[in-house]
Amino acid sequence: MTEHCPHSETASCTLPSSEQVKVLLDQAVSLCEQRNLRFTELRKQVLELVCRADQPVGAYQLLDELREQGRSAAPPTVYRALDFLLEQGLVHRLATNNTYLACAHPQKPHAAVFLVCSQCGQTQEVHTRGVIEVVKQQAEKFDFRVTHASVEVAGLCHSCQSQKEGAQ
Amino acid sequence: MTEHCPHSETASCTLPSSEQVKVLLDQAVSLCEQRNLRFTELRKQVLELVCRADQPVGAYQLLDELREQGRSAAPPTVYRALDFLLEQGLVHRLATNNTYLACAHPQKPHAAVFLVCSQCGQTQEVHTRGVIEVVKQQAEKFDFRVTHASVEVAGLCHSCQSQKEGAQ
DNA sequence: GATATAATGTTACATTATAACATAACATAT
DNA sequence: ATATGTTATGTTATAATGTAACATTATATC
Ligand SMILES: [Zn+2]
Ligand SMILES: [Zn+2]
Ligand SMILES: [Zn+2]
Ligand SMILES: [Zn+2]
Repeated sequence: MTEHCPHSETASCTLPSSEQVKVLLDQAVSLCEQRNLRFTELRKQVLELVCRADQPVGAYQLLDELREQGRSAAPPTVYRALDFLLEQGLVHRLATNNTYLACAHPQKPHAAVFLVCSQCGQTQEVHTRGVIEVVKQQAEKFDFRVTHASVEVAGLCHSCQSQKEGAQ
Repeated sequence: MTEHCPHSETASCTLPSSEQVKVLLDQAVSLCEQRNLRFTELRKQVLELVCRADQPVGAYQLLDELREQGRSAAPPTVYRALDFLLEQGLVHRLATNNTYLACAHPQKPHAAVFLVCSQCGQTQEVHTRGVIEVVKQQAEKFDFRVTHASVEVAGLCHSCQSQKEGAQ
């Protein structure tokens, strides 16, 4: 899950804290109301599952969990819900490992950078205007009009670095 | 295919030019020699196919083309060759569309940014130290040790922008 | 040549995602 | 309240991407 964070340049956006699930769901409700869209039970269930996961989850894991909740579900069930949530900016998709995670601040559209620990899987969404601005600058040099930038950084999170050092 | 380019900050690295295939293959040969690795016929065939493509290609398209060349090939055939080429930095993989393209300057390991036109598929590899350095800076703020950054930018290339404007 | 190592062949399967069409729920207007 | 169009979901089948496991072949080294 993700914690609502102050929208500062250096804040991490994905400190897990299951307290905050309800906040995100409420945000989703009002956001869909504003946009005159249906936040259906299915969509709510899927968003809640994504929020409760402490790491990005795969579509088929979500499918299993929906079924465990007694819901009749097939792949299109979950992919359609995810498509909706992606379009509304409520979740992000990580292309490098085909997983989905809740957006930490869905109120405003934003460019995001993801720090994915290759050891433990923990993933942080960070909003750093800097990276995206540099990307846009560079793209402009090539007459390239950016619509979306996927920035996914693999490496070691702090705690996994310590473990490795300890093992040496 | 990709043209060998001056290693300047603003140079595009993937101006198609099938003249340059041989250059890249020769580079691959000497590079594998230096590293005491076998640049086998299969690996050469796959690299050549990737080089000759004017856009990033999928693994199964490469598989088809290998078969058209009379080679007995199954999925592992092409994935193993691609794995080798990826490890040696001779090709890159685009996570956002599961495709592979020849590296424009395999001599030196480097961080790359890819500009992927969502209209026509044309993809440029650009080496822009700036982006990667900003990514690293940001990651450091979160005690995150970067090992690899995947930066894939979707948008419109120059020629597709003109077409859209013309259509208005 | 014998032996170990690396590469490829081959079969089967896992994982991720979508197409196509039927049904159900919802909104709006008579 | 019913009819009607629209949106969402159910359901089946299949496409697209990627890997595991083991047999065989080629290559290097002794
Ligand atoms: Zn976000
Ligand atoms: Zn970690
Ligand atoms: Zn490259
Ligand atoms: Zn284009």
